[in-house]
Amino acid sequence: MKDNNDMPGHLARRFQQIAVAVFLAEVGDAGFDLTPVQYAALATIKANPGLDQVTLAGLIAYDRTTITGVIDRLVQKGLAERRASPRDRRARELEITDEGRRTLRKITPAVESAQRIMLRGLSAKEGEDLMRLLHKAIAAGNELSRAPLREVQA
Amino acid sequence: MKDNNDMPGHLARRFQQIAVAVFLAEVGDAGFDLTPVQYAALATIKANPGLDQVTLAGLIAYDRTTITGVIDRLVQKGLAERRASPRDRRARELEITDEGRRTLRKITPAVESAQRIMLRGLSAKEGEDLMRLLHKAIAAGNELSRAPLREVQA
DNA sequence: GGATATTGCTCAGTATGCTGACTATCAGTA
DNA sequence: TACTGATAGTCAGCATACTGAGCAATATCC
Repeated sequence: MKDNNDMPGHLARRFQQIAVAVFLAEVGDAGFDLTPVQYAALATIKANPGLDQVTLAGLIAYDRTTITGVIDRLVQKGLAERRASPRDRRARELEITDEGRRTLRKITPAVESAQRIMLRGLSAKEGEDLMRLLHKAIAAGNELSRAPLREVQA
Repeated sequence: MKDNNDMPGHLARRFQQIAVAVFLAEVGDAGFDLTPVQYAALATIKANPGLDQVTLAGLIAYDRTTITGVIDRLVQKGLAERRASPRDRRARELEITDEGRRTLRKITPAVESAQRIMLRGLSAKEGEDLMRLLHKAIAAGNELSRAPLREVQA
């Protein structure tokens, strides 16, 4: 029987597990309390001011039921705001706060450090290869999860 | 600012997300209700009869607090048994049941199919490269998560 | 215009994963 | 043997992720 450790699914889980641990450790050492998921959401809100929750979910491939709680926590920490959209009363527009902007700016070195650490076993070229292969596999499997990546349409 | 989609941590999350979705879809289509985590635990119990929970957790890099619930569910489904160890009254010995063995056997094609599907965007060589690079990165980061991989000592 | 379908969001429930704390037990040592 | 430390397991609490259901609002079609 094939070993678990030779299955891509198991390796995916392990790598993600390490990536999250490294992120939390680096960001925690820098004095911040932000998860990888919250960071990605906050950075995407900053880059796309006023976007609604479904669009945000699509941009970072989160499930729409997951994003609700993530935003709850960003709002509770004072990093983002959620307000009713004037154009569509079902939707909520998201904005980053000044506090959120400050946090993003100060947290960036720790985030970048975390990305380096999770690839520390690989040479620069190997790191690039890994990223490229992951990209390719993810692109081919994008529609297979409930929360696929969705580009913003023009 | 660097895009989320260029960060290894984000790619790790995406790949894992797709891997789980593919696994559940394939296994579900085959008529079984087993998660990737439960599958790995069950296969490892089968390969190491009588092992205790901490050893099991080490072999598949699960946290010891996570394994409790996973085993609960395997036991509840009748696929595994948990009994007190005669040698160490703190420990629980784990055994696969006949039903568990049958399930593992019948589920194998779906599991293997899932592994193929999650790499479907890659050539055979690219798939091997991805596995090798993940292995290498994981080995270097093994100690960075709370639940590192632990080999069984002789 | 009105029925129908779709969309944005939320909620309840389940399954990982983690932190931190706790109990029971075992191992080593003074 | 009593003390100390380590270990096996569980539990409470929190944060992703998902399924499926539901509500309110918008879009579409006849």
